Amino acid sequence: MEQLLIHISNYAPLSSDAQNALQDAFEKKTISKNEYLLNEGQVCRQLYFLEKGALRGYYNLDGKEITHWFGFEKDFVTSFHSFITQEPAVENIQLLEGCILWAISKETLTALFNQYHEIERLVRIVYEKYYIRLEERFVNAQFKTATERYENLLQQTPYILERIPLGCIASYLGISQETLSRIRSKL
Amino acid sequence: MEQLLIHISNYAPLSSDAQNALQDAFEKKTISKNEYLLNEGQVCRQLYFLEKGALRGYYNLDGKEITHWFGFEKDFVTSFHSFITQEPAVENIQLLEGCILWAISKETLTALFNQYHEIERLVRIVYEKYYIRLEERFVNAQFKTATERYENLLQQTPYILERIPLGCIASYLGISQETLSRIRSKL
DNA sequence: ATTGTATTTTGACATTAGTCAAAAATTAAG
DNA sequence: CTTAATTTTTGACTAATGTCAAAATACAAT
Repeated sequence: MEQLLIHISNYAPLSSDAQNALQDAFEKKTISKNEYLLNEGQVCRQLYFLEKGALRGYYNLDGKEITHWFGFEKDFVTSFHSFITQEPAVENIQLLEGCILWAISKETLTALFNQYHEIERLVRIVYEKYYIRLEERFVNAQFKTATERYENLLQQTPYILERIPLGCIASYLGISQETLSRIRSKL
Repeated sequence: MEQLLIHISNYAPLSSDAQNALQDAFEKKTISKNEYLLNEGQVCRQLYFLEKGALRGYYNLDGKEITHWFGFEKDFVTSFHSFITQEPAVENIQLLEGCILWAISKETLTALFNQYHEIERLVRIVYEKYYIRLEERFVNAQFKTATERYENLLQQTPYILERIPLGCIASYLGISQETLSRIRSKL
């Protein structure tokens, strides 16, 4: 929990009142590898802070699993589309390692927004940051070659290569596993 | 301005106090075709609501202009990365048609956040919506073929084809103009 | 109408990345 | 250790898309 509060303070300062409210609102969950936080078709009712571990979001397309994002230490994770709209998710969230997570429900979060302007501000700022991140991934996906995307990964998030099976990384980069393997052998 | 207030009310209801504050904060701008709202290297200090017209965001890569987004009626537009971080923009924002815009500066917006929780809430909700939109574009970019992306465009935003030159649309879809031309001739 | 300009399409070819199948390497389990 | 299961790499071939140059078309201005 300390991890979470420290991390949050990088986004925006919070009064100790608001900190206490958050502390009461988040619930600790320890979940083991390969378990699911969410299955497609379910409504995602929780937002998670990932204290320790790794997980992925993926969806099924023609029998293949398309991994489109990973979560690691200090990430807020959820199926954003489903969490925001409260419609059924098209994606699955699966743990790739055993994880320590802190969960908060949408209702609880909404209640906190009403009570604490500063918590809603915090989330507004988190969205800003996450928007920028996604924008960067989008530009990479659309306008860079497979090799450039891999080199980016190497530079910016090399730990992904050490913790995640290649198959997942390939689809994360939007290429086939074979192509990824060939790119690696050439660098 | 009425347009803006009506549009905003689709996101979240606002007190008339907050509405008046917004009304005072936004400044009307009428700008003609081919003019720029922002040039790369500048810090983007304004957020705009686009009441009428069309524009694009693009950046330069190896001498080519890469259009990565369009703005149309009722869009909030800015260089999000630059506006949020107040670092120099890597992109340009250019009008593709004469536009009627409403502008608000980052400072004014921040001041409104402090005064009106409900305005910060509104913006939080706008970010949620824009995040989901971008996520969808990202998945399209990374995991769909050129033809699928074009068909998507046809279905979801056919007006783009009528208002924007093909060259811009091609890079928006992440393909060459020739490929786009060939896709069109086959459908 | 006529010319000049910009946009769009077409053709020929090169490059990138995908697919399927098999081999090699790595990891896990007994 | 040894075997089995899983993951990664390699090879041969195919499909998709890009590039460059030229032709066709549309658009604007006189």
